[in-house]
Formats: sequence, structure tokens, C-alpha cells
Amino acid sequence: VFGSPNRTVRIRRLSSDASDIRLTPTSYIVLGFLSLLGEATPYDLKRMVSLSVGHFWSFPHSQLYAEPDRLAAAGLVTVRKEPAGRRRKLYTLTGRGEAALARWRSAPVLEGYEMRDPATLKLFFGAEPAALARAELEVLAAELRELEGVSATEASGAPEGPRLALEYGVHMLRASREFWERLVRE
Amino acid sequence: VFGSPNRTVRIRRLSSDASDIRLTPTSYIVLGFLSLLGEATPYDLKRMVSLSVGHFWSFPHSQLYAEPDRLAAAGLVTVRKEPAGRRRKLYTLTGRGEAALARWRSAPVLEGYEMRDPATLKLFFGAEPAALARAELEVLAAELRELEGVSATEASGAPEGPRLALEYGVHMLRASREFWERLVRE
DNA sequence: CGAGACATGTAAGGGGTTACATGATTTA
DNA sequence: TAAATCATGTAACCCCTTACATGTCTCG
Repeated sequence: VFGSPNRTVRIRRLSSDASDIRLTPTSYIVLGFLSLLGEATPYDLKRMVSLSVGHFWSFPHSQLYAEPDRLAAAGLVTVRKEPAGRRRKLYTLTGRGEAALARWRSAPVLEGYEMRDPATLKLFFGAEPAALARAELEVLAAELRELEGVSATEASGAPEGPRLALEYGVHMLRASREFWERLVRE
Repeated sequence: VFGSPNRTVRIRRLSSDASDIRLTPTSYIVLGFLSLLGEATPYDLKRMVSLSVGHFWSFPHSQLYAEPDRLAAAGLVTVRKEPAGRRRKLYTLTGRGEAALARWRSAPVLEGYEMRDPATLKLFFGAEPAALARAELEVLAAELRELEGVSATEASGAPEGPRLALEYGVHMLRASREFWERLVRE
């Protein structure tokens, strides 16, 4: 958005470390949960994700095996193997990892909200609105039930962040439902 | 979702053609616009996208150079070169392309709505709600102005699909704004 | 007519999805 | 105890992004 598009300028951040990687939302999910859990295996992460963030930001669990190693290569987390038994990998945040997480958390959000809803595309390209709406409403209903279920089970005890995120999810699902219901009526 | 997850079953659709590719949302955007435009260059597509779908489903223009060739390899579109001048590539839908588009358009939507909003993640992982909300509201305001601008310029003449998609976009942006405004107040 | 801005593309690399596998644990 | 399901992980592929380039208008 900023800057003239074609200027051939080489932007190269001075990196504080030789191995600098790009941190994606997935990265921050890993960092975030490691910060909460202390030390965790990919499977621990997977379990946490599917109980929480996964409800509104889903991705395949295989990512949770690859991503921590990427972060380890960049020095944001450390690995160690279980001494006995399955010898699974245990990951922990490093100081730099904590710092990266904190920076991200408090940075103003640059990237904006984006729809990326397949149903909208179909609508755009001429799908029959009422039929589309009915199909979409079923999916929405299922997701709403899910989220409201979660919200019920942890009504009181949950920390503020997750609770607010959940509320946001429910709010948006309801808004979406409103729209598709209107389409059905027309 | 269906079937037991670990059964080693080889699902292999009988394909009506040797070269079968996976069709992504990007594919359908290309197919959709080719259907509307008849014959088009990648740049034509880019222009259409940035005026319409791009407002709620954005991606780099380089995709619009690669994707048509992928579709051509699968026999869904045909290519020809401009006979003179720039000798740009012109793409047209084939019968199979039309069919694929129609199938997609009328198929019930399987994949559901998904949030995938970076701000939600930050909220989840403990960003300071009010500050985050204020930053987010600015972005939302800008996007709303955009969409409402479009909606004003083509208020009457636009076909139903695009118009409804636009309405959906505005609806959801407003819903999002509502939520973040509440956060600021608290 | 020189400088931006627009038009038009190519190439490399990596993140993410899909598919495949094989222990472990519950349940009928 | 066989079968299903959960747990745990690996591997390959490919779409997509980022970065880089080079025409070609257009307008002061």
C-alpha cells in the first residue's frame, strides 16, 4: 500500500540473528500455546488447538509437527527429547520466543479483516441465492452449536482473551446467519 | 468427516480426463470471469478482480497469470496468442470449463464459514482489548468506505450476484465493527 | 521528452494441505 | 481379543506469496 510499486529497492531488515524466518499466524499459535503451557509436545498443542482456536482458525495437525521445528531453527523455541518411553519432542519458549510473541501481541494490527468465504464467491458468480442460503445456514447452525457449547462449558473460569475471542466468533456467526436468513425470505 | 479416518482406502475418482487438477477458489474466480467476459487476458482478469471480488477475496495478481495455464492444462480453458502487437495470451472457457463452473455454482457448499481474522488471534492470546479494538476499527472503517463507495457507484445496474455479495461484505464489516466498538467502550 | 504510473509478466521458495502409516487404547 | 478409534507422526506435492523485471503509456 505504501511506496511506489515499482521502485527497485532492496528492503533488508538488519536481523539480530542469522536464521530469520517469517512468522505466520500458525507460528504465533504455537508460540502462544507454548507460553501458556510451558513445555509441550506437538500433540499437546494439537489438543489445545482443537479445543479452542481451532474453532475459528483451523488447520491440519501436521502443521503442529512441522512448525515447532521451524521455530527451533530460528531460535525461538528449544527442543528436547523425552528421556524415556516414546521419546517425543518437547518444546519450550526461549527468551527470543517470548519477545517475539510479546511484540506481535502488542503491535497494531496491520492486516485487515478479510472475508474469504467460499459461499460469498458462489453468490457472486450467480449461484441461486435461496438454495445457497439454505445450505449455508445448516453449516452455520452446526458451528454455532459448537461454539455455544464451548462457551457454556467454560462460562466462568476462562481467561479474558479466549473468552472474548469466543464471543467474537459467536457474534460473527450470528451476523452471517442473519444475512443468509434474509436471503431465504426473499 | 465421513468414513473412518485411518482405513487405508484408495479413493480415486474415475476421471473423464487424464489431467485432473484440484480446483481451488482461485480457479473458480478465473472460470467465473471468463464466463462473464468471453475471452480475456490475465490483465483483464486482474482488472475485473480488483474492482469486484478483490474487495473481499484478495490475492496477488501473479496468480492470474499462472492459474489460467493450469486450467488450460486440464482442458477447462483454451489459450491463443494475440496475432499481432503484444502477443498476449487470450483465454476462453471450454465446454468442460463451463460444466465445471456450473457444477460448482450449484453444488451445496460443504466448507463452512471460517473466521481467519488475525485480530481474533491476538485477542485470544492476550492482546490488550481496547488498544487492539481501536487499531482494528480504523482498518474496518477504511474497508467499509471502500465497499460502500463501490456500492454507490453501481447501485442500480449491477447484476444480482455481485450486488448480493457486496451487501454481504458490508453486512459483515458492520457486524465486526459493532463488536470492536463494544470492546472499546468496556 | 523525461518521469512516473500502469501494464505485464517470470522465478524461486516455503508454508500448508493431502495422503499415508503405524503404535496405543478403548470398547463391544 | 478383535475392531474401531485415538494418538502420533512423516512425506510429497503444489498453490501461493514474495521479489524481481521490463515494456508501454501519459502527462506536465
